[in-house]
Amino acid sequence: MSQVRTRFPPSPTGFLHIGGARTALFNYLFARHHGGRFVLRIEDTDRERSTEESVTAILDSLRWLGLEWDEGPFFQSQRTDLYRADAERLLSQGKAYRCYCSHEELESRRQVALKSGHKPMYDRTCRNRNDPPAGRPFAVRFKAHIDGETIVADQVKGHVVFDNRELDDLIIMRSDDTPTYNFCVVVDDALMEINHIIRGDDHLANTPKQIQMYRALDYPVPAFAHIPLILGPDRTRLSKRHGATSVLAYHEMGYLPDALVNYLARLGWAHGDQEIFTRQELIEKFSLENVGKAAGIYNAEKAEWLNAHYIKGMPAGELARVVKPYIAAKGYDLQQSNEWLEKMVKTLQERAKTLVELVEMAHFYLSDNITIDPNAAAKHLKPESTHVLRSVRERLAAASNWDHDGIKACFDAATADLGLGLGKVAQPVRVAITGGTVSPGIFEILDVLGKQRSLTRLDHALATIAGNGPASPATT
RNA sequence: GGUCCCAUCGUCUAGUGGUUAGGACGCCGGCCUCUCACGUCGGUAACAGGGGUUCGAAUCCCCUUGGGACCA
Repeated sequence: MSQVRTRFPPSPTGFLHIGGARTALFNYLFARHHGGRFVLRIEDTDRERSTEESVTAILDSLRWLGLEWDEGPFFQSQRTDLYRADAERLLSQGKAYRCYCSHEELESRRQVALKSGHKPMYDRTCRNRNDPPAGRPFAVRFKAHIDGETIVADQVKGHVVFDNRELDDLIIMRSDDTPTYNFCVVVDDALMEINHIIRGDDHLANTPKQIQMYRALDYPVPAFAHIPLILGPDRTRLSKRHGATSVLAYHEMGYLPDALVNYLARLGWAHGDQEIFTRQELIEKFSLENVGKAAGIYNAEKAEWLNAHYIKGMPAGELARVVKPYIAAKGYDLQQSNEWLEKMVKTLQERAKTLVELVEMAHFYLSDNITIDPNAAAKHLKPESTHVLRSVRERLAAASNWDHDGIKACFDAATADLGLGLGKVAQPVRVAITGGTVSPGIFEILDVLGKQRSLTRLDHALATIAGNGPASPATT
């Protein structure tokens, strides 16, 4: 059997969205699984709507997701000669014909057909005409079969039968000599020797026409697999209306590519009960047989859960590295050492669902400009808290070992002394240190923050309680 | 409107004639606990409806309903 070749053909009229990414992923996985090639082709024939920025955004998205292509990107706009040549070939073999009907004529006939309750198909006026009007512009139409049926042997949907009477003689070259979409795909896929076409099922209805063109052009017909679309929560095709749908938006929101890939793979495909897949497992286990037939709805909570899962499982050093740009994006100074960042990230990684959230939670580490939440202060920084904070402060100031255990020892001594549970002592300290009631473990945060900054914040809180206000950030 | 596709918990899904219909997210509750998370244990919740076929249908067939896509 010849080598498997798949392709992903986005049109650069916008960013790569979730649905496109999943189509790309399935093509990529299928090719890799079979040791084949994955081809990237940019369908930029629509010069009006295609932009350079979109091309860049799409390539960036694909790279970010780790969906490396083996060939391309090829650009349709550079291949018009190929389409013309094949159109010419069909014409010369009598498999296509020149159509001289004008837009106006077509439109009025369509209206008539519609009114009389007929289908608005082309009436084939020019199909057999032997009096070609000289000097009139013409389009080239494909001569489709008039009767019989065309069967799409789809690897996901099964055998889908189309009555050829439903199929139109569609235009393959417009009167301005530009090729049409359905013709370009066929010529490109054939010439690029794509033998497995995996695409959204919005293309299923065009497939019989394409199959007829393959045959007319004497090209081998590839295998087709039409995967169901991804829908928004309102069950319509996913679009901008449904919030973040661009791949790059997920990047910005702090998603990990592995998480998104894992989520997308499981949307419409399953391997028993397994939910978590490494990339290698995906490649090993992916098969079209296990792709579902029903459209799926994008579930943001689950994607987020997976993201959290991958954040938790990531080596702290690597996490520190990938989170850096997000820290910078928030405007924090990034002068701390990688070791310190790693230590910091370690305390946050099982709490954050996204990298952006992680940075938000890291505020009290990254900045000394913390504001004490009034509610937290009212509850935990009361005059009665003073002796608690003092007791802890004294011991911390005297601590010789500033690490988790050394800090814990200080708290142990303080709680014993005060006759209080750790909870009663930790909360005031937490509020003093972080400004809020929620944070990683108290010993860890003090450890990461360091002795100097910790004591300063305790003094600051003490001063606030005493009524001296938070005006002067004391320097210890 | 025509053609085509689809239908298991709210969502993603397992299931391919015989299961107490399983897992995951979410949600609810217990445990863990210095807060919050994490983790862990348990709970909530589905075969769209109606006909067949069969000893037996979530599973096969038909119809209805609902959703989606394409063409205009």
